[in-house]
Amino acid sequence: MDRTDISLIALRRILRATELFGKELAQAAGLSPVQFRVLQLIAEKGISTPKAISVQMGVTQATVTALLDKLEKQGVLKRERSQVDRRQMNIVVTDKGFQTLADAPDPLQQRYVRKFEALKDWEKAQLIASLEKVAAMLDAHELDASPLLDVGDIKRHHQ
Amino acid sequence: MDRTDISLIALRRILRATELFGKELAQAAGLSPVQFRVLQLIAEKGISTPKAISVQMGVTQATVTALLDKLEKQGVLKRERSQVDRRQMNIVVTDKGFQTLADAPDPLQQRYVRKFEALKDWEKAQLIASLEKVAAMLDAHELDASPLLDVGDIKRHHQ
DNA sequence: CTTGTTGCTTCGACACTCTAAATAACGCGG
DNA sequence: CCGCGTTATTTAGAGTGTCGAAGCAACAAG
Repeated sequence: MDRTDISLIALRRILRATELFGKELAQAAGLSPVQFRVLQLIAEKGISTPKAISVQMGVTQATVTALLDKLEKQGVLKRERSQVDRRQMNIVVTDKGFQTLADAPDPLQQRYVRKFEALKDWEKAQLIASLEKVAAMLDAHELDASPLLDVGDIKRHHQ
Repeated sequence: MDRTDISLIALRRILRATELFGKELAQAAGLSPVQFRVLQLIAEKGISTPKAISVQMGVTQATVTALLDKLEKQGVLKRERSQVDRRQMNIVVTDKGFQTLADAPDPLQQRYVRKFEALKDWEKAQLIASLEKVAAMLDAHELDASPLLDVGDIKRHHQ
């Protein structure tokens, strides 16, 4: 087996782990995996719009509308008509929404963060260089991704 | 922004790119993303069972049954009762199934493979080391993942 | 104002997912 | 061999996610 295959296997392990843990995490928060990701997205940005969410997630606006309906019904976010462009809706996370995120521990990310921070400086540097190289190899569009804040950060930022 | 965040952003870019491309790829094959992944999984293993698939994908067996029903109806795989344990069904990909996979180019993986193979030897080694380190940091279960075969490999293996 | 565009929602149709229950086969102790 | 607990799969019914097409409101350019 050549090294290309080996690297692909490692990549797949990463994808698989994140996907499986994502399901558990959402269950813990009492949301579906997709709903949870929407909530996370908005919390990270602080504020967002249906259009922006649909682009980031690669789904249609109709889908986003349906998801927002459910999340709003659960009281974790609310819609506010934009004042600068009244076609737009500003989506903001409610206190309950932030609480939901804060109460949902992310064992995967915590594991990762803990282990990452335990690395030596040169190991961290090398890992970052490699990850960014892979990201550049995969991601043709050079999209801007916000950091994955941990729930502590989200809460602090909100307060 | 500290280096932990930076590494998480890179990781997210990787996840995002693979997810979005996965949708395109499935569309090109005339299947839903989930159906395509099931077909890929079975093709890689050569043969599988509903139980094994459900574990690998992290869904219930009932879900797998529904997916297999649709894929079988489309003629890309077929079920055969196992002779050694007649409770089990062996799932095998048909010629049409292999053709479907072969006809669906994976631009993301091709991109990655091309770029990976263009790297210098020491860069490849470093990338593999980093990816495996990250995989180990995320993946608590040390699962065995098969290589992502490219469609050429699948065809060759099948013939 | 008229026209074209953009942001969002509504509607109807599928696809994915789960839980609970049913069926069938295995394997073990007696 | 019999019965019983376990395992593999399927069925049935309900909720969620997804899309395309159509509709509405607001912007923007002339």
